[in-house]
Formats: sequence, structure tokens, C-alpha cells
Amino acid sequence: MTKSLQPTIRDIAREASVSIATVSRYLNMPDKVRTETGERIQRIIDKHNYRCNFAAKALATQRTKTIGFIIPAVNNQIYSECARGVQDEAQLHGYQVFIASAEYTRQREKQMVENFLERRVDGIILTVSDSMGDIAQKLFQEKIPAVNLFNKQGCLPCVAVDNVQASYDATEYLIKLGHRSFAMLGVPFTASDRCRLRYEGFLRCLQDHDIPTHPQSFVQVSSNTLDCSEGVEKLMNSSNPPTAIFASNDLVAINTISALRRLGFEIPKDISVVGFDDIPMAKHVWPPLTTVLQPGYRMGRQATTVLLDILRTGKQPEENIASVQHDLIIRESTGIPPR
Amino acid sequence: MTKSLQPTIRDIAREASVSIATVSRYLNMPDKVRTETGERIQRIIDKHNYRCNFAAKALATQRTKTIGFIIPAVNNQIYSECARGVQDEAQLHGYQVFIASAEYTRQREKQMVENFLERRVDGIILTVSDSMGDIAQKLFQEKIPAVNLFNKQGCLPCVAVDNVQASYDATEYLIKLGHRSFAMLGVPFTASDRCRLRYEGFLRCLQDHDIPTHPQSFVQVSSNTLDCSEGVEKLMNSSNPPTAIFASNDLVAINTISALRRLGFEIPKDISVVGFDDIPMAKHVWPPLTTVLQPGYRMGRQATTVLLDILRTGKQPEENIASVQHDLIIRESTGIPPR
DNA sequence: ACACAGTATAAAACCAGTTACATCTCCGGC
DNA sequence: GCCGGAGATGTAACTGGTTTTATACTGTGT
Repeated sequence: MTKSLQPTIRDIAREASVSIATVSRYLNMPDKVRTETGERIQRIIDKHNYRCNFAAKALATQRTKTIGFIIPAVNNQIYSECARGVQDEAQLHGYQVFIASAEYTRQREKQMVENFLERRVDGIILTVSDSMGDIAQKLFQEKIPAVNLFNKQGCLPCVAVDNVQASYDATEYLIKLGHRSFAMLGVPFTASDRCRLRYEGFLRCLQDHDIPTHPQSFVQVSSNTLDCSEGVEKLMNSSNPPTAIFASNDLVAINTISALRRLGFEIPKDISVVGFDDIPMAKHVWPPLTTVLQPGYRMGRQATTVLLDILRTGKQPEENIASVQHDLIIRESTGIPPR
Repeated sequence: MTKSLQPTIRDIAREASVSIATVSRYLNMPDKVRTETGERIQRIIDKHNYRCNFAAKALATQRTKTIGFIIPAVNNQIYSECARGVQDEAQLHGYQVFIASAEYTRQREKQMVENFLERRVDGIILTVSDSMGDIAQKLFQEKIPAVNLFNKQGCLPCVAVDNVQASYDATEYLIKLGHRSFAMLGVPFTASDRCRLRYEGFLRCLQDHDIPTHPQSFVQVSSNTLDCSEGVEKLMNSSNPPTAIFASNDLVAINTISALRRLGFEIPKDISVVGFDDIPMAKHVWPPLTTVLQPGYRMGRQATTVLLDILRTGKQPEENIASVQHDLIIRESTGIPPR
């Protein structure tokens, strides 16, 4: 009694006058022990408030019932939404989730994956700066169950929208409104290959419509601060200021709108802005944001389902890429260009 | 070689012709083994890509280097900001964090604490619906290291602003602007005693200024959807519609503004709105939100520091309550009342 | 030459579970 | 009355580390 704060399976076994194997069996396969014995064990468990020691269980079973989840930034609602999805789905199957926010830096991504591997997580969900980079490759080679979220490239199973097509659609919508002069704002490509893909779709659409592009059409913003003031100012003071801006995600779009307003521009009268993600906040900002919807919560759940399937079956999924439907949500941050 | 994917300390020891004790010592107290021996071990570790098994280590050392963190909702930026703080501080000391979003429901809070205890987290940071409720009490009684965040009540150490005083200040500011008719919107008190405390400060301020209060002055919104349409509509159609609304947090404030605008009201011309938290988004919505600042990131770090101190020293902190300074940020969602 | 301190390493117990295998009991069928 | 098999339980090995204690080896001072 005086020894340990937490009772062990041995304490329970002794007091119930059974072997520890029986207690373990009762806990894991209750129908393998006599009802009467089970009830006796249960009473003692309740009495002492026994809780299974997960570390010991993990050591013996070689599985931790834990999954690791790497996201670029917790405080971007698109990622916290999908973290909710991951948590909900994981919890449903008795798994716990380590969420790690890498703040868009590869160094931290690597370190966190290493942490996960030391902790022997059963699987990993990745939203990293480079879905085809060394992190994904290493996990693939070491056969660590893992899936890519928000990105449909690389060797790992993926759950994502088609980033290229989605930004193509958004750009085309701006063209149809009459815009002919564009810019894109986004985080550095080295911090997010999703941003690179979206730029690709953006460029391709412009080219398909014979709209001239120039290297200045992509303006880089810091992935930490997302501060757009400087970029927007330079853009609007240039010889050929855009009448429409495509932002690589909603937070960038919202920051862009703030910066534009500080410079005296009205949206969408003077300039149109479209975002990407459709975070819950997008419809509350002013003007409500035209944006590309990605169903974050559902994608989180789906990625988890795919991962748990791999864990259960031990096999890669039939279809390596789960395509998620995107949707252009038209609100009031876009309109016809000024004359 | 064929047996296990992951090499164990025994594999390393055998290949280095030393005992497992020496390998363990090398890993944990490198200066206790001869340099030459250490180098030999290191080479073999590198060669086989050995990674310490955390479950085994946890079992042997009786500590998991893990902390659990319960928040009401991940997708509220105030909580994701402080989760970042917790993660950063924890990582710095080799700890990993389980973040669990309880979605404002006591049932889930309980279940998640139970999960944490099974997993033998070394400590817990709580932001729960009732900081003096059974969850906090149980942790206190079982002597599980834990701290309350965003709440300075109860038996556990706390890191928080003074919710009552902060909302008193915000309300007083509205009174000084000339407002005489008020309402508060917030989540149910059962879902958040922070909201209850803020209502208390709100009420007390009104009473101190001899402004009559009535039971309708608090309007409850769903903690899931935060949908304010219905509440706002009822409020504005009442016999004595408010000229100023105090929202229990920024998300509620932002939803309130959206609902008001849908009804044709202009802010702050027709009605003033003030929030609580100063989430990063608060300055980007339109109009920029007047709100009470809580330094979420710093609070997350501080709570973690307090918790890690308890873990290190084994003692409760000298001062049980760490008061955090709040700050009223005046932006454009508030103004003088209409005539 | 020898006791002695100090260092480097090894052996073995221990952490708290799981699980393959052995044992025991009870029952029905012959 | 004995055998076989099913079902319940016990025994002991095993998971992969840490840590205490014991032992071997080293160089120093007398």
C-alpha cells in the first residue's frame, strides 16, 4: 500500500487471488474469463482506481496507439480544423494524436518526425513543406505508415484537392470578370510546395488565356508574420499594378486586404482579392472573401481513416491518391475591374 | 538482421562488444564511459540508425516526457496561439505535448484527462469548462502535476488574466463612451466559467454605474456553431435594444458583427461591439475589433514553465497564481452611441 | 611488493504489461 | 470408470530500456 501511487496489474491480481495473466485477459478479452472472476477483478480495479500503464502495454504489444501529425502552423484555421478531424477520427479508434506545428520550417519538420519515431508512433500524417522531399522518402523507405495531407504528390498515399486545378479555376473566374493584370502573393515555395503548385495553376491559366506573365507576378511574404504591407505597396506602386490578386491562402488574402485598405484601396471596387482554403473566418472578414474551399475537417478525418486502414491491414491502400473536391466560393472580395 | 526492423540497445551492445549497461550509460551520461568506447558505440548507432525506444525508457524511468493539454477548441486562435507557446516551451525541454480539444464539453474533458492518465503524462495543463470542478479537484487530490490556464480559480496553480477585472474595464470604456443600454453574448456558463466570470465583471460594472440590468442582458450562443443570428435578432427587436454589446470572446464578437450587419446595422454607428482575447484576426475583420488582449502565446509558455518547474522540483510553486496583465485594445468597432 | 583509490565495465534485477504454452477441472460419450 | 476435449487459469518468457551492485583493471604512494 505504501509503495506505489499507481496500482499495477500485479496488485490487482494478488488481491483478486488470480494470476496477472487472468487480469490481463479480462482487460483485453473479457469473454475469455469466467463472468464471476471478471466481476471480482472489476470490483478491485474500481476500488483501487487501477489504470493500465500504456508504456508497458506499448512495449509488450509493439504499438503505441499514437499517431503523429505535422502541420505547417496551428494558428491557421485550415490546419486546426483538420487537426480536429484527425483527433476525432483517431479518438474513435482509441488512438491519441501528437500534433506538431513546424511553423513552415524544414528543420523543425525533420526534428519532429525524429521525435515521433523515437516515440514509436504507429503512423504519421504529414503536411510538410515538400511532399516529395527527404522526409516523405525516408518514411516510405523505412516503411513507416504515413500519409500526405493537402498534397497529392510523392510516394506516400495522399489526401488532397488538386491544387493546380483549383487555383486554375480561381484565376479563370477572375479572367471572366474581365481582369487582365494579376499578381499572386504567397509564402516561399521552399516553405510550402502547395503554394508552388497553386502558382503553377495560376500561371498556366494566365498562359492559356494569352495573358502576359512576368517574374514580378509572384510576391513572397514571410511565412511567420504573413505581413503583406511591403509586398502590396511595391506591387501597387509598380508600372503595371494588378487589378486582381490571388493569395496562396486565406490568411495571406486577409492580410493583403488589410494592407490594401491601409493604402486607401477599396475592395473589390479598386482591386479584387481571392484566397484559398475557406477558413471559417473567411465569411466574417470584410468584404467576405471569395476563396477556394478545402473541406479541412473532412480531409483530416479521411487522412486518418486511410492511415488507420494501413495500420489495420498492413497494406498500402488500393488507390494511392484520394482526390478531394474543391469548390470556388464566390463572395464579395471580387468584382469587375475598375476602368 | 532478419528479426527486427528497429535495432535495440542489445544489438548495439553485441556489435560493440560491450554490455547493454555501457550503451545505456553512453547515451545518458557520456562522460561515464571511455572516449574510445563511446566513439565505437556511436559509430554502430549511426550505422544501424538506432533510435531509443521511448516506451521502454518511460517504463524504466517512470516518466514519459509528455504533457497533456486540454483546450476548449483548437480552431479558436486564442487557444491555438497558446498551444504554440506550450509546444515551443515543452520542446525546449525535451517534452512532447498531447493537445486535446474538448469542444467545450465536460464529458470529453473527462475522457481526455482519463486518456492522459492512462498514458502516464508527466503533467497536465487545463483550460476546462469548470476550473474548480471535479476534474481539477481529482488531479489535485491524486497529486498529478497540473496547472490551470486562462483561469485563476481553484486549487491548482494558475496562469491567467483577471477575467472579472478585464471585462469590468471593457464595460467601463463603453459606459464612458456614453452607452447606457447593454447586452452580453457568450457561451453557456456550464461550458466555460471564464465566460461566467466575464459576465460577473460586466454586471458589476453596470451596477457600480447605476445602470439597470435585466436577465435578458446575457444571451447564450451555442459553443459549437457560435451562431449569433438568432440571439442578435431577438435582442435588437426587443423593447430596449442595446447600443453596445460585450462578447465573451472575439469569435463571438465577430459572429455578432456579421449577424448585426445582416440585419442592416452599421458598426459602430448604430451599435458598438467589444470582444475578448485579441486573436490575430481581430485587427483584420471589419471594423477592426475593440477587444481585451490576452497574450496567448506567452501564457502558453508560462503555464508550461510553471508545470515543468513542478516536475523538476516536485514542489508546488511558491506563488500559486501567476497573474497576467490584460490590455484593452481600442479599435473601430466601438464608438459613441447613436442619439 | 602491496594496499588503495578510482575508473570502466559487466551482471542482473527491475519497470508493467502481453502471450505462448502448460495445467487443471469438468463434462459427455463410450 | 475412463478418455478426450473444451474452457478457465497459471507459469514463465518476453518487450527494451535503466540502475544498483559487483568486479576487473589502472596507476599511485609507501
